[in-house]
Amino acid sequence: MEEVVLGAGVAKGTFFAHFRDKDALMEILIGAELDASLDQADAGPVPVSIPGMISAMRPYHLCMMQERYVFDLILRYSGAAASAEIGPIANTLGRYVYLVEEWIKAGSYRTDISPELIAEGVQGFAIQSMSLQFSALHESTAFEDRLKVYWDAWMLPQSTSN
Amino acid sequence: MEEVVLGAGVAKGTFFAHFRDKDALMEILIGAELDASLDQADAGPVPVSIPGMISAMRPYHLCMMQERYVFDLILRYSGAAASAEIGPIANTLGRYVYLVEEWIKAGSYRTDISPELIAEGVQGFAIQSMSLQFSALHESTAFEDRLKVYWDAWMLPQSTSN
DNA sequence: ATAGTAAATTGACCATGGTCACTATTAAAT
DNA sequence: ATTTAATAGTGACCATGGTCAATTTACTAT
Repeated sequence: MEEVVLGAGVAKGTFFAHFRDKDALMEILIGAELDASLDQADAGPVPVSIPGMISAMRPYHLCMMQERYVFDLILRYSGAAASAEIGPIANTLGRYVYLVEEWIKAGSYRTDISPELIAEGVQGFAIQSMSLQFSALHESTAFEDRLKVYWDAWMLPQSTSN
Repeated sequence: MEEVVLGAGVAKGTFFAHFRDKDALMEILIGAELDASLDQADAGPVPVSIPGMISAMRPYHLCMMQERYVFDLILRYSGAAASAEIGPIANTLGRYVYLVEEWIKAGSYRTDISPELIAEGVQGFAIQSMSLQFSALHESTAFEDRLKVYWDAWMLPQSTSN
């Protein structure tokens, strides 16, 4: 904070008159980064497979995992603090679900549940995979490998062979 | 911390000689609470349905959701900090997965993926549902209702009717 | 018993996020 | 132009988690 305030050439109190706290600024900065990553994913062609989705979302996922602090902050701000106020991070996570939902609709995945529900689960598994990534216990399995296992099991029609 | 140290009748430095930081103590206390809830779930009969699982896990889930701080701390400590050191919270979450895995094996659920994978997803959806519970946006849907939707879609064989 | 060593304890001190009574600036009303 | 009101800015100060050199205590070997 001291560095920020010094760089801005204002007093500490001035900062806190503009932002509720340190994390409120971080939310804006990180939210902007995440949004840019989503723009990228949105600009490309609609992925037609699960590996395609994983690739398309790679920048977004990497952004979320860039640092433990970032990931924790995203989790903390994933829901809107107050009903009226949807912050940048809650917003970008909402966009994520919406984008995936569109991808689901465009492809052929399981049809017994709604694309929206699938999309919510997709995000849930992404976050779960990241969480395991940060755990020293599970570092043997790479993030995207784990993600594929989860997404396959969640999104595809169940193979009736076994 | 001041109150804790005062209550213990020791100096501040003594505390930090025994615990890495404030959260390290909280992890032990919360981990113990969670473990007790799991013992409860483990002691009862094996649930034979998804609503049964939800009931059996209710104390555990309520414990996790008792306070925002508790939930955040659990997420932060869900993975072991160091490879060698599995903390009480990482341990209890591991137990959760193992217990659910046993329940899965005892019941009739989807068979195309391993019970362990199912169990991991079950925990993931529980955490996702809690996360949404803390969000002001989604308070209309109750935690356990949402959990049932997720768990149904995740654990059951897909209905081929539609 | 005494010296020597390892372990435990202490509390003054530090780092840093956050507050608030006061001051300075700007805008509006007369 | 001058008073008044509202807005913005300031920095000394606070709260609290955490550190560490110095000290005390406990244990061991002689």
